[in-house]
Amino acid sequence: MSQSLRKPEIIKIARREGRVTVDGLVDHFGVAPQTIRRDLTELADSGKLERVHGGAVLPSTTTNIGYSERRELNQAAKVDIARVCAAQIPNDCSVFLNIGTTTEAVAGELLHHQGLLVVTNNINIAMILSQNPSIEVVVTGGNLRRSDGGLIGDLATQTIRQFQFDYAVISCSALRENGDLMDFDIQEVGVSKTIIAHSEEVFLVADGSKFERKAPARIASMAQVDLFVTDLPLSPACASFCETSGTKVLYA
Amino acid sequence: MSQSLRKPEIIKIARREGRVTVDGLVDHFGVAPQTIRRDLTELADSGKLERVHGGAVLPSTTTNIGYSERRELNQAAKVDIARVCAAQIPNDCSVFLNIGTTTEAVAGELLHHQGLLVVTNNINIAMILSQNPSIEVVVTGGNLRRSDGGLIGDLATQTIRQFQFDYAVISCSALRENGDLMDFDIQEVGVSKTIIAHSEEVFLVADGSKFERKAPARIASMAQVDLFVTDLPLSPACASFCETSGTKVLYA
DNA sequence: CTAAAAACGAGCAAAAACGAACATTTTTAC
DNA sequence: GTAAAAATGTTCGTTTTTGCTCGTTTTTAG
Repeated sequence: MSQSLRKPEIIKIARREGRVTVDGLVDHFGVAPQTIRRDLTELADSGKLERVHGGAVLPSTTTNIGYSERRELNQAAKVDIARVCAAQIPNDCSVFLNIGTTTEAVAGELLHHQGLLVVTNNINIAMILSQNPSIEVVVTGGNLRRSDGGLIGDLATQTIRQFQFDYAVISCSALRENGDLMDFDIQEVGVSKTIIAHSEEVFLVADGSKFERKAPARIASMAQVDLFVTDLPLSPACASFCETSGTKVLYA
Repeated sequence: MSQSLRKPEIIKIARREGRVTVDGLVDHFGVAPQTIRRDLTELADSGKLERVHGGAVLPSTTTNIGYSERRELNQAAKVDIARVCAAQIPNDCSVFLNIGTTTEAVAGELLHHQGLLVVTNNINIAMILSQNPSIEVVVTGGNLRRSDGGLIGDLATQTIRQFQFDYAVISCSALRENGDLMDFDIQEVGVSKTIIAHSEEVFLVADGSKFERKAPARIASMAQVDLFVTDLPLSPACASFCETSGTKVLYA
């Protein structure tokens, strides 16, 4: 059997069994192990399978690999920030939580709150909060961004416009010295702007590393933020900007 | 973490049984306890499982016990139905998938399609489909129903009204002999009605057990369904109703 | 509470699997 | 038919995985 006939069958077997072994395929096709290895390597390169020692498996959980790695990044700091932020939010109020790993950490800390109405455009946050039956969870519509489970686009802003929140917890991709909140995705910027416009109190959560990063799209100015929770001390320039604009700063 | 052929299967067993033991896995795979321990330790490190003395359990965050049990119910039939249904949907079109375990199975089968725009009010479906980068996933807004990850209420219908779908795949809680589709939740009924009104072709997926159940709210009549995919033969009364109303019936 | 039993993790050597390079066979083009 | 190209098989040094020993920690029984 030639290669062109082997590969589809390998995939078929993998789909049925969930996995394939080099030995098993050697028996099945009657060819040398090296040949099977070549097949598997090529199938893995083209994304059809995932290579493992001894064989290959279906690429199942690989979806948000980049994301889950990023989530690990600075996780301790994020949880500390989240705890401080959650402590500023009372029971029995309405809260918006937007996209971001730090915001997700806030969701985790909010699990012990009671009587919240939480609206979110982050599918992971919806999953997290569904554990607490005393929290009503509303999900905005939107296009699903696979990289991080965010819902963005016009549908998201449409939904948000129908609410007025007591609190909004937002994050951003980068922070500039002059107090501008920046983001990578222009579609997300529209969502964030709408959130700010429809919230009484705006909380920004961002760890210190955000000051070292650059992003192209401007969401808002720190002046529109009521509370900024972070982990590392602000630069003098940024601290004085917050002072002037009346933005309260808390350190985790 | 280094991959292994065993790990996906360990997770599968853990999902099914709720827990795994070192001894049980040693028997299952025919390897040394030390090897299983290594696997479990690594799975625990990456958050897939939670290590306990003597084995491992599912992490507390991924419980949803009642739901996942119900999902197992009649699973084989659901997958068969899903496969037949998915085969009727071409590539490069727009599809709506609504709440339901059978509908979720359809989502799994649609993973191999290309160029779809899928809109759903089921958060689990959004998660499933995010694995295929060639499918654009749009989530409707709505109140999150924790029991099954469904998004319901006015926000959901609002979103749906903005689309016109090539195909809609819907399910229901119960089916009556006279061809009425019934549901438990009145809020979901509104969503389902809107879906039907905004779709060119309506596919109903429901296993035979739905005929034995009762539900209070009427969604629609079988006459509004273009294709009904099920597993068991219909009663003569129902079959003749489908005949008269022009509803095509396929058996898995 | 104490002691025995079971389970655990670290380190190490053996075994299995791996990939690269090259020889050989099969297919394809002319 | 031949020659080039592609696929396959073989060899061998390297990497990864696995099983074993042993001292430590956790659970269980009394």
